Amino acid sequence: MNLTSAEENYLKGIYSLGVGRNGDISTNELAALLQTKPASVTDMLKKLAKKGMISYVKYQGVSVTTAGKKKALEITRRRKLWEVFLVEKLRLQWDELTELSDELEHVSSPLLMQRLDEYLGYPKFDPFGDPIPNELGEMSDHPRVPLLDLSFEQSGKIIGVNDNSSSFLKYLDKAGIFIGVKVLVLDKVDFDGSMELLIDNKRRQFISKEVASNILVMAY
Amino acid sequence: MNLTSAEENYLKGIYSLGVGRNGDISTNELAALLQTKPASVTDMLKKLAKKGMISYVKYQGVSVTTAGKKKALEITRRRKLWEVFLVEKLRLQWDELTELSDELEHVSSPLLMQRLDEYLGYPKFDPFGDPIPNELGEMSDHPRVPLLDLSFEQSGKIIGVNDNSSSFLKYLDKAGIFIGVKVLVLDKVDFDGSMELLIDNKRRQFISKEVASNILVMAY
DNA sequence: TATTTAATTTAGATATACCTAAAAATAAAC
DNA sequence: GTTTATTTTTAGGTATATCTAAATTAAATA
Ligand SMILES: [Mn+2]
Ligand SMILES: [Mn+2]
Ligand SMILES: [Mn+2]
Ligand SMILES: [Mn+2]
Repeated sequence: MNLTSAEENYLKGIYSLGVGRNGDISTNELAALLQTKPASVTDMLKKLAKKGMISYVKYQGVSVTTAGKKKALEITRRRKLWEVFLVEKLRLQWDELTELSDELEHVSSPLLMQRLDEYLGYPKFDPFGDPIPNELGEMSDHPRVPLLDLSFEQSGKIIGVNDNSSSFLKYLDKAGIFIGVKVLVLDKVDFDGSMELLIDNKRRQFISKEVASNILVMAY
Repeated sequence: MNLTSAEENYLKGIYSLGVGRNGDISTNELAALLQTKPASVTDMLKKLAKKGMISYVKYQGVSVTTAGKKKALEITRRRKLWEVFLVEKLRLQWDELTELSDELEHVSSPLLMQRLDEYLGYPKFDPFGDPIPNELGEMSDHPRVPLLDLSFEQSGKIIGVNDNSSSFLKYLDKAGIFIGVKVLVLDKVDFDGSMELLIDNKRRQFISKEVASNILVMAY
């Protein structure tokens, strides 16, 4: 079953709101996520249900079907492969990705994606540290802890973020905090939870508790 | 002025039909090129005229304005840069490009295009040997002759094609005739205009007059 | 439980991008 | 220069994807 770009965006939203949750997704939740009106959501839910992508009972909320989950992972895979390309090859910054990958994720060509995957060296994680589904929708995962959880003199490698907001990503770019960078905890302030870091074995950087809780690291 | 993908496709069509021609483009011509109906073309011409992209007087045909030409070259630049990427980096074949570049040409981001251009090494020609407009719409050009015009024992480098049809491009792929390949004329048959070539200094290949007239080379 | 509030759906518009069929204008043929 | 044929436009319709306002259903509260 083939989907339009709009349908793909809704499906992706329904899937992502649903991961790690028991109940169904509400119309208002989706409207908020997709920056649209509840009435538009209702219209689209009917279409996606008719196409077998979601289970939808009116007034009762919505969840993806097996077919819908497969499709959502396919779209996610396309998006993330493009994101790796944009960062690794074209050197775009974190906060410049969203707008572009929102478009590129809909360019649907198995051959293109297979070649891009190969060209990128079969990456397992996107530039935000999230796993990239393979052709079958399977994902690797590795232990990620908030930077805040690192203790004094412990070090780790930055592998992702919890917050994809433009303001946060801009801050990180400016602070020189990127994927793959090594950090060592020079100081932890009990009073406010802030930290001082040694970045890349050379530069010192203070960060607040809030920032530290939104950066994910792989501890050494 | 921002254009939708559909508007961009029409504008590109109007521009490309117009290059190297005195008169205007007709509604039916455009409909044939874009595989759509004349009534749809008329609708779109009104929209593009209102946006200042074309000069359109009803029943009198259509041509691009200065703004329209600029825009058409911008779209063409995006398309061709993607085509270079698909061939040079992802190793796609000629006949696999059209469908993808038809979509990718509409992803409009100056930053993305600037970075892609840089990443590709500022290419001046697309995989078909046609010049790529720069940010200002200017194009290089180099002398291209049909392979048919090469004489006995003359050699040249393949730099493009005159025919972008899927059947022709598939034939070339199969025959191992690619951009950048060196050819030497081993024989020219007077009777039917066919040729025998030495490809890449190693392989012999017969081609018909029709094929030879649709391959463009830079003669040494 | 009855009433009020909030969430959701329906009804009915608008805009884009197509289409078919009919009308109008232009071009070609006689 | 009429008549005929072709081209082009208009009229009106469909499908997608939005919206606002009103109606309906479900949830919360008194
Ligand atoms: Mn999207
Ligand atoms: Mn296109
Ligand atoms: Mn409706
Ligand atoms: Mn109309």
